[in-house]
Amino acid sequence: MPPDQQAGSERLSDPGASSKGREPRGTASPRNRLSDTQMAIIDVFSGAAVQLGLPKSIGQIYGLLYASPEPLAFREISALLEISAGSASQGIRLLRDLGAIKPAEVADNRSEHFVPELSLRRLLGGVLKTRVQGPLDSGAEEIEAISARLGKAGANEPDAAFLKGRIDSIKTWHRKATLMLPLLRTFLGSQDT
Amino acid sequence: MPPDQQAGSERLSDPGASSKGREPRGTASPRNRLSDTQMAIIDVFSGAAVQLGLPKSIGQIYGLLYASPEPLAFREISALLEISAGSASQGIRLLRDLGAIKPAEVADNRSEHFVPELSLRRLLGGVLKTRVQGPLDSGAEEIEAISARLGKAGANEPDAAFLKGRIDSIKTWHRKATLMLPLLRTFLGSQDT
DNA sequence: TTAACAGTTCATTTTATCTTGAACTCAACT
DNA sequence: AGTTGAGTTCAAGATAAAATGAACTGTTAA
Repeated sequence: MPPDQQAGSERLSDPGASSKGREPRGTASPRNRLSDTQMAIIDVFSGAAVQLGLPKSIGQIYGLLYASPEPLAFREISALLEISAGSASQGIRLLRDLGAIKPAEVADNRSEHFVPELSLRRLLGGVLKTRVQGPLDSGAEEIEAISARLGKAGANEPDAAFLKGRIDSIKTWHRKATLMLPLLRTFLGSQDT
Repeated sequence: MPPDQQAGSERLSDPGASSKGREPRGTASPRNRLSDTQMAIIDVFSGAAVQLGLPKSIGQIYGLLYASPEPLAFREISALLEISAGSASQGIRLLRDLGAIKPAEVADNRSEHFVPELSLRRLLGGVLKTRVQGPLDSGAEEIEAISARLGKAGANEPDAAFLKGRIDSIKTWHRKATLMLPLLRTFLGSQDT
């Protein structure tokens, strides 16, 4: 085992250090260094993303925008978080697709700037749709297929009756879960914020 | 292609094959081969587990028990799924901790047998607690810490006011999410099945 | 006491997933 | 046309997560 290897906990920070770095070239970005509070917030979102099964960088990007007083551009995101352009590009796209961030109007028309979606409903809505609704539906199809197959080829299935019962039970679950999602959205949407 | 993708397609099956193996030594196991329907059901749960961010083997084990007319023992689980004893052991423990499976009484008192938890509420309850409630609470602590730090050291934080607002917003989210969980459980619990 | 079994633990290996880096496209300037 | 900057794509490298395998801890029964 290589003695040199900083596993896991690689939080974003780097509070001290850096007497070397690339100094501001006066690129007119909002700021070129994150404050402690900002970094802490980013870490929170980063952790949340991982919990949701999303890549860490997704959380970082959202967190950065969330902790930023003004819209940020692709370039700034990549620079502030110190992630590659590739990651930034993919992350931003995913977040847009999820509806978690959106483009904002700014003076600089050369590059697109982004702001975070602040409504909890819309924020979670996207995640719920892709990570819950989708799988739920595709799962339902599989179940339906099994059910059908079990229905006709009843011959060579030893415990056909038992299995039919179980399949039905799954269908009930699915029904419940499906009903639950809209309910959830409603609840999340109450007094938006 | 969008966020979602087809988990490692390595489905469980293996319909033909295996002409080698250790033949039954008359160990009195319920059966030593899975039917197509059973394998299909196992695959469904396996996929669901992955979606929930749990190891695939977890889903397989639960699925197997779900598709089995009688309680199964450690040994049988490992054999039927063709997973190592280590995986089986860890998987079973995790499922027990989640409250998704439970020991059952059987004649054979040498080994413990298991049956699945069939109540959707109890089933999802465990998952929600560890995968949602837990992270939610620990996240709340982090936020609280940030909030406190921001409160006093207000001096060197450029956008203190703005960040305070954002932090408050997160707190609101957290409150909502916390309220939502019991609601969810209630809903899932209606007319148990 | 020993043999045989039931189950656990954990270092390794394997597999799946993220991130990077470098090549590329597309516009807008010059 | 030529250059510069914005952003995308994707193979390859780096990481993280899960499965394996083998050694280990009981426990029961001969």
